[in-house]
Amino acid sequence: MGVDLRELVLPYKKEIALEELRGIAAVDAFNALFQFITIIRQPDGTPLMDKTGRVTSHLSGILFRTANLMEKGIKPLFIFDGTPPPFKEETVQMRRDGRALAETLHKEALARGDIEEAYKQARAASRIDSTIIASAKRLITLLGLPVVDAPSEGEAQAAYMTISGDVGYAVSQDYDTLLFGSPALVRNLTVSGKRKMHGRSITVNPEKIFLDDLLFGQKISREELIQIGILVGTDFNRGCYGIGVKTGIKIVKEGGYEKTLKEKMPDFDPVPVEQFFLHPPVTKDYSLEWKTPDFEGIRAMLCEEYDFGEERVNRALSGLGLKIGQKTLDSWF
DNA sequence: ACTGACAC
DNA sequence: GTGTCAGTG
Repeated sequence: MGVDLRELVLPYKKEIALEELRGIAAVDAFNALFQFITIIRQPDGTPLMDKTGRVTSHLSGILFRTANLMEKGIKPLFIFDGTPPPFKEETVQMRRDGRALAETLHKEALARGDIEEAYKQARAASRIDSTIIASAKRLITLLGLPVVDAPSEGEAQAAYMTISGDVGYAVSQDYDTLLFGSPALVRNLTVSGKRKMHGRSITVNPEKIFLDDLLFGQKISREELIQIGILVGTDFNRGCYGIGVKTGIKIVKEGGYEKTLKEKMPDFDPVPVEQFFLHPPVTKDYSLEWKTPDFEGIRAMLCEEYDFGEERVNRALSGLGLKIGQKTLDSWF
């Protein structure tokens, strides 16, 4: 998913405590929902569900994680994707095919009792459908947080809002916001501190990346960063076979970008993708207003409709000074 | 994602 | 305090 700039960014990422991330965080909603849906699962891969079989993992993630962030003085807003550009179609189709295959493999693994494989395939089959988006937006709104509908890519909108200064930083696991020009990106904000990897548990801390650190450090322009991304491959174009960031930056610095593309991918016109990263569709039509959470609304939605335990919901919100029977709070920041 | 219980 | 496990919906 997204452009793999990990190695290029490695020397410039800074581990940072939640407490130091005070301010407005523009969260790529699709990315966050995808994380919740893939992580919050039972050992055999079954996501959390209500009595009628509707997936609730994302609601659990939004509730507990954002409550946590808000207590630390972080004001999140969620940006949802709009219409993808036509040249993303290949990526969209590949993901569809990947999920379909994983679904088959998940059923087969379950049938022969291979729990570990079932878990892996269930995760790979995760899908963010319209019911998940709708229920997520509803809960976010009840929590009093802004929902922003991007005209196209959410990551582009997050970058735009960070550039404009309306938000402090973009939040995503992917590096695409950097290609879209976001001055600051925070990763690992919507995952917990601890993660199980191959049986071992590792600590995952939030990390902040400043675009200028990367550009000055690697002595490249943003245009060149985009060129590296295009050589390596993005959601909007297949990369050149055998080229990763190390080779990519070498080619770009030596001025071999266009020549390499002509040689390796003669049928690909990079200009629309370059222009998309430089001038993506974004909107100024958003209002950033944090309201008092509607506790009764949250309780009614989660406990009555989605079978959440009242105590858990209450506990998650108690840090925000909200309790059952207490409907309003004058100011909570 | 989080929680509670228990081990060390 | 930190680690692990089972459970949540």
